[in-house]
Amino acid sequence: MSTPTADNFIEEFIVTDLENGKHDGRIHTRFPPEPNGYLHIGHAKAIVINFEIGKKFGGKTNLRMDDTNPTTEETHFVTNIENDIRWLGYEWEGETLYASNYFGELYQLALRLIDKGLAFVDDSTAEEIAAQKGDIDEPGTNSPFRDRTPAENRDLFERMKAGEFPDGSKVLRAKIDMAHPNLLLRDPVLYRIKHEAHHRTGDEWCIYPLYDFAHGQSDSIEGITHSLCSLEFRHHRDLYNWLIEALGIFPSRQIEFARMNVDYLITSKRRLKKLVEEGIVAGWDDPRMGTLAGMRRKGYPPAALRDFCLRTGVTKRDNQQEFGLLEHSVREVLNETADRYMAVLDPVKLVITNYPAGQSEILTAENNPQDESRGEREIPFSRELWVERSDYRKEPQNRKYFRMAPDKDVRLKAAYILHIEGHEEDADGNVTQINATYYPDSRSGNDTSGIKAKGTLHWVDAATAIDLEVRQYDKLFTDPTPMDHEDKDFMDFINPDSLKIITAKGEPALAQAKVGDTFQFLRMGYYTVDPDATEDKMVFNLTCGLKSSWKG
RNA sequence: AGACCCAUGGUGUAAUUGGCAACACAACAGAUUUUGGUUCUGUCGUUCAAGGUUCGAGUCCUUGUGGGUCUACCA
Repeated sequence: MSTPTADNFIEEFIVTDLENGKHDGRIHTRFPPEPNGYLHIGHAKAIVINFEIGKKFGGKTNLRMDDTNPTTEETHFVTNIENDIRWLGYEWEGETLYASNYFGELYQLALRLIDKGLAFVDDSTAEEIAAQKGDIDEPGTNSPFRDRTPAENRDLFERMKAGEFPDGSKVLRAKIDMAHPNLLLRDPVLYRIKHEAHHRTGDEWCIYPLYDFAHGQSDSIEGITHSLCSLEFRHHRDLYNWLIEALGIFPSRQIEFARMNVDYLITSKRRLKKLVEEGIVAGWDDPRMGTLAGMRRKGYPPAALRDFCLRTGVTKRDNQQEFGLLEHSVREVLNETADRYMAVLDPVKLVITNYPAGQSEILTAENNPQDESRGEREIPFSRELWVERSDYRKEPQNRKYFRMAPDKDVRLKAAYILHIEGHEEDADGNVTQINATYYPDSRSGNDTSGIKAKGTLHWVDAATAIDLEVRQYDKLFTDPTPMDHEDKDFMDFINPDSLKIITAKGEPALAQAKVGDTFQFLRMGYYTVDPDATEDKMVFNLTCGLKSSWKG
């Protein structure tokens, strides 16, 4: 089998490694979230990169919870993360792994470092350590505890583990170089004391490794060949490699790529949390949120998200993806998969004056013009219908206008051609009813009328229509990059009209829809059944509108 | 300001590693269409700057400029 061709700079590294026979041609990646929050679109990118590379090069991909901070981590986040990844369409190698699985091994590695004289126990306070760090253009100063002997350090560290010291009283630090240009290498803290229960190890430990003494070591323990992370970890790589060298452990290779930013979506956990806590959104799974749970609830198909992440590429450049590309991916999938139904979002009554009262008939309509195998469905039709208010104009219009107006001919989808006569209105000039006549010989499928109607409109039979609660979601912010304003807070850009709840009229077959089903409401957009739907009340969320080339 | 990273159309990503700057999205125009959807066709427009190396530079070198990251007992 020949090596696949590289599609980006990370894959180029991998291809080179493969060609050189590194790690016997083994490729192993991992997705390492901290279980302290919900996954969002940025995580989706990292998931796609890691899993797709694993797949493409015949490798494996682990799921590892980076759970080294007991203060912030909870088990229910783990379950959530697992669900989101599976929903996105990926299955990891074996069991879910945890950095906390390795606390014992990590402790032994720390001892090894101490014995080699490369780590020391420091009694300095956090403030003192910060002061010792120096500055970007000023070298740091050595800790007064830096020269303790390995024996003394080992004793102290063992007693830290035994719980002899209170939180904050001591830390374990690597002994590197307090004048190093990379601040991370100025004797970084490796272990801290936290008398706190961990979501998995309980009270077994009172010392916990920091990221830099857990992540890379976990990579090594798992035999991860390529440890892919975002650009902000670039400076950590020097420490990552220093520790591999010092410890003599499996040399995983860290490669950094640029995070993906998407217009109108924020990925900052703190800010997402604020939106939830201040009631700006209904929860972490609100369809307006950039969380995977939110996008799922909004009706975005996982295939669309994967496609989006793939087509935005992998580079080291700061990037800002247009929201339109995300929606393009969503529409591309839904156009093929979503059945078409009719629903009238802003209904106004239309009466066919020459259609006999009390008469009705059953018409058939294709479910999906892109896919004949989706079959047809039946739609009731009678004298009184609901049509879209915005499809009617009170004054006669020119030929560039295809919809309803006095004296216009329009086609009702899957039904007849109508001749619009006029309307009735209330004292305020609001249209209360549209009157029309129909051409009995213009029925869809056997139209012998010879009449050409340019416009085809959606409609619902009034007698059999069901009410639908429709949640019309719009962008949460009025600015594509609400965080990028130095003089303003992102909260200043909250869109006050990001959700409008309306009652629409839908064709009766819609009553059978199940949570998560996504449809195209003909001419209006894609809509998905919300979990709030009940037997008595259907609830639909707007997934994404349709493109429109009409400038009306 | 020290160190590190980055710079190609409106957006994002390519360019056989020094050889005609391409693709997607967006926008615009037209054709098709029982969704003003889909599909099809066309148009639009780019190598941050200045030097240098070279027959030839988006690619290599130098110097600028612009943007990003780093000074948590978070990850």
